[in-house]
Amino acid sequence: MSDQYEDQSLCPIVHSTGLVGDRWSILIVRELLMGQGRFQDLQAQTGATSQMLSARLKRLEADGIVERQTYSEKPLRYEYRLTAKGLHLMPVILALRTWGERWVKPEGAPAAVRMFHRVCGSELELDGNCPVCRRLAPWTEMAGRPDEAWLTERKTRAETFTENLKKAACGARESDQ
Amino acid sequence: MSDQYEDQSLCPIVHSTGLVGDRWSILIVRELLMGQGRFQDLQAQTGATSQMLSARLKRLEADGIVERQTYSEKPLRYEYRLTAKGLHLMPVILALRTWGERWVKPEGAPAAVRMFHRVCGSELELDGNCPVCRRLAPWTEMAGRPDEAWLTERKTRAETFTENLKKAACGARESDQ
DNA sequence: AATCGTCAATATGATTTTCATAGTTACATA
DNA sequence: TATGTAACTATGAAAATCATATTGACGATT
Repeated sequence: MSDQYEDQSLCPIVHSTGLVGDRWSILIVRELLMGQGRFQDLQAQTGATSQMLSARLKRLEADGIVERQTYSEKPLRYEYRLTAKGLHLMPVILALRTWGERWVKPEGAPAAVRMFHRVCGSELELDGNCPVCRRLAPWTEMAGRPDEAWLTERKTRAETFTENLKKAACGARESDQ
Repeated sequence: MSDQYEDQSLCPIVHSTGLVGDRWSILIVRELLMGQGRFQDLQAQTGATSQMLSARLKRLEADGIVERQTYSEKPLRYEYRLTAKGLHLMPVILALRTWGERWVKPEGAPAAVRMFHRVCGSELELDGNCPVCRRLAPWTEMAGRPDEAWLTERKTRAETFTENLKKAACGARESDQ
């Protein structure tokens, strides 16, 4: 599919998938929505290689979906954040969540995140329906609370990742000699 | 990312993107939701090569998202349809539509599809809100009406595709001699 | 009874993308 | 001085995708 074709099509799906139509971009957006914006966190939680992550972040930045911000001047360190355009991908992530929980995840597994209706405090159904307000809650009124099991999974993944980094560094030093 | 990792993660996004986390799969689902189920239509409207399309359809079928049905015994011909699991990807497509229309498509371009609220007949806002019922319409209550301009685009694409097929066939015959 | 057209694919070899693994830079800390 | 940390970049191998051509079963046309 040529760029021309993509730019000129009236189909919004063509345009959307042109920017976020791949696994890594979506997982990066998920992670940024979770509040994790540092390179290593993104790498650990998405499972992308550093060069894949670097390439995707550059593209997402060029497309105005994320922005890079300095969080430390010395040493110079950056983190990534969603722009307004990126934040508005939340409904896409939520739709993938709903489908994944219902149609893909093994039965009986707990939901990774429980969603609540901020205006009334009650827990939302998987499709976003509020049983108290008796209507679909807009995503701007939702608040998520991650399940303990999922937090544990994430913590484990982060630890495993840094351990592997250390091992690799050790190996490098040994072979230096 | 290993299969093990994917199967065992609690994150529904990981599971979803494992099945439909690529451009072609999403465009195929879009096309099937439009009611186009034949191989050549899918190829023409998505722009995928025939072998890419073939590979993706096989995977989508293996994952229970589409099913292949015979629509002609002789000559033997097949078409593809969404299963219930596949139909429930509609909210994902709708979310990509909303985002694409608002954040990606050039300003002023008409929406490819206008959405209506089946229970009251009024046109929905881009985010799915019904101005008459004053609530978000669930996707099961929505009906889409493609814009003329988009239908034209699609028709043109289909014609161009079959023309190219004919040209290729001519070339083959000439070189046969 | 040849030839042509249709549809759902396959085959092939080149090109591009992604991967695993390792290394770099610039600073902080022990 | 050695060690650690964060955000990358480099390289060559492996895998995915591409453009292009071709197949096989049948029906319709000349």
